[in-house]
Amino acid sequence: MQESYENMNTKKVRTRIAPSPTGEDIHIGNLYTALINYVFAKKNNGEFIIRIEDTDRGRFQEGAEKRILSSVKSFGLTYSEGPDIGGPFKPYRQSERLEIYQTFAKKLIEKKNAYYCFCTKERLDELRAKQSEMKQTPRYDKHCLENVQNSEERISHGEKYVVRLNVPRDQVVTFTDVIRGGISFNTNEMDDQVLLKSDGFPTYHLGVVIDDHLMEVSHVIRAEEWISSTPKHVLLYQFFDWELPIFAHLPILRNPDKSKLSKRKNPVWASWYIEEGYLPEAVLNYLALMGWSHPEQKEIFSLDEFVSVFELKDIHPVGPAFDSNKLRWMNQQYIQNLSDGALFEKIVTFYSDKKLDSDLLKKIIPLLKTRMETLKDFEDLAAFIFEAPKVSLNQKEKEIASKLGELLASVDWDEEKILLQLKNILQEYDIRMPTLYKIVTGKEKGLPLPQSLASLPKDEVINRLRDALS
RNA sequence: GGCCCCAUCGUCUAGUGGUUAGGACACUGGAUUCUCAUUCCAGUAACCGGGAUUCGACUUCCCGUGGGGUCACCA
Repeated sequence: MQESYENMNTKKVRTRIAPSPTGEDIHIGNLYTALINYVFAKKNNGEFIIRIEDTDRGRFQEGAEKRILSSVKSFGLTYSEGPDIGGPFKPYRQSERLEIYQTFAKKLIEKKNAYYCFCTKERLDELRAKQSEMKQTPRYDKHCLENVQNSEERISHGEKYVVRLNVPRDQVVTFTDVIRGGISFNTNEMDDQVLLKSDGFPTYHLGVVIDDHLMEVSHVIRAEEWISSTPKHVLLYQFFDWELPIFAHLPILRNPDKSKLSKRKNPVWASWYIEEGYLPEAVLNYLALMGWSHPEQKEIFSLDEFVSVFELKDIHPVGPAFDSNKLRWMNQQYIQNLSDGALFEKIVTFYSDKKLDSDLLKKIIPLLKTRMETLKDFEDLAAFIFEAPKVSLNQKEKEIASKLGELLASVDWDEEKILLQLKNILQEYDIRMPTLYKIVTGKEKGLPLPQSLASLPKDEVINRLRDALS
């Protein structure tokens, strides 16, 4: 949309994701943001970095950072700077940068672009309640800006305070979003946002602006939910007299009911998809198709190909619904396109806690390939190969099993011969395949029977049929 | 509710003034077939409404309507 704007910038492209360690893992929506940031950086020979925004001690989750970083890595989105690997602008963890924010906050105060506020929670609540009652948007009333003269003194006496942004009145703040074009807000709509909390930690707004500037982030690519706070950030850039980064606000992934993707209505943790047997490449490919389409309308393409054809401005502003159906299809396509060896490896890794007979597994890989939507489908499909299934048979079925055992016992052990005997049984007892299937495997459908049986030792099959009779 | 963003099949989307509105998932039917799959073929299905501009609007503009986001010492 704003190509000239995009190209005007000749600085090195640097993108970032700035997750907060407040959940179990990285949210799938953030993984989407990460993907776009990664791809855009790669496309422009730039750097993709990770900064951890752990400024909320209340919601802080021990171990979350580690899981986030490991998830990003397991999806193949490699970053060149981050809290675990360092980099030229370290530290990459905001809790380790507190002095920086405090220093800059002080500068803001000196220039009267920010001010100390000593208001209690009670007064704030009261103010908000009053404003809501009068159908006004709750906003801080600049009470401390206008009435407090002795801030330094009060602070030196140990009084708790916050630092607030001094939003000027009657101004229009405008910025350009690569995906949406020009967006403007009237400052009268904006609140004197808290910049520095009473615990000395910055809020998101202060931290993100300072760090993006200091870390030379060229493109701020984040989710749409940030649009309404961007004018505050723009104001901060102006107050600091810093050059604005280029903004791009990505659509928010939605639940099927169109609300913001939430864990109540959809699995949201990236690692859940791995645990359920989705391939990272498939998930990324699916995510790539959210709000964007391949110029040749391709559905299946690699991360590298995505990088080569991606344009940020081609992203659509519409919030797409997450379609787990299509994701399953996508995953199935990826599994089917795997080489036998690769699928073997994936299954072995996925079931590393189980000991699978490698030779047996290798034999049935081709049978599995077209039948698996996720790696987890393996259990349902192949359980009977590795372990004798529990089958309970009625009289007629026992008769059939007995006959089948008899026929198979006298046959050369290959799938053609086995198939022949199976067909004999079908005809003789006038039953259909699912019935026979159930007698042998305990289920009515699954891997092709002749090939499956042929993959097992003959004795094993005969024994199983005999055991089923008892 | 204020402000901001958005609007093509159920879903993901192609489309940039003139198209039989295309593809993918899902769904339905058929072919192949030793169950189930895979594969192949076919089908159902969409431009939110109203104005304006224009010879002509899915496409441009405005107004509605609808959806989403945001209004914290959370990010």
